[in-house]
Amino acid sequence: MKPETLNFFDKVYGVVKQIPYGRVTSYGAIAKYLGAARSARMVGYAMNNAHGKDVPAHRVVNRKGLLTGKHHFEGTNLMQQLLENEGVLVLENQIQNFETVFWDPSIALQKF
DNA sequence: CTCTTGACTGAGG
DNA sequence: GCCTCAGCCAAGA
Repeated sequence: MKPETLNFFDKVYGVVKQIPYGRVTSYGAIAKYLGAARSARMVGYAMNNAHGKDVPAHRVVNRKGLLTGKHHFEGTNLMQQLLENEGVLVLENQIQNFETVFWDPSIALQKF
């Protein structure tokens, strides 16, 4: 597997797919892990194209733990439903105990 | 080619 | 902590 051959989007998907159950991460954390810390927006942009794929986009939020992308899911609270189903408490689009459920790919995948 | 948009982030007040 | 501004960069018109 040569990451260089993968598109930026594909790289994002690869990381997001590895987010453990009941955990979440931020766009910036993913971007930084991919060596594109300045391209956090591209991560979100990639998520926009992640529909129809095995990508748990609901586990990716912004640095504040806010569900900024919930409007891209079906309905108005699907993203929150999915997270709460995994044991992640969400209130007013804001993930509670964010620091506790936060999952940093640059740490968990440091050997990847 | 240029311009706009955006599921973002960090710095400054 | 909040709000605002600027930088970021890929994709589409």
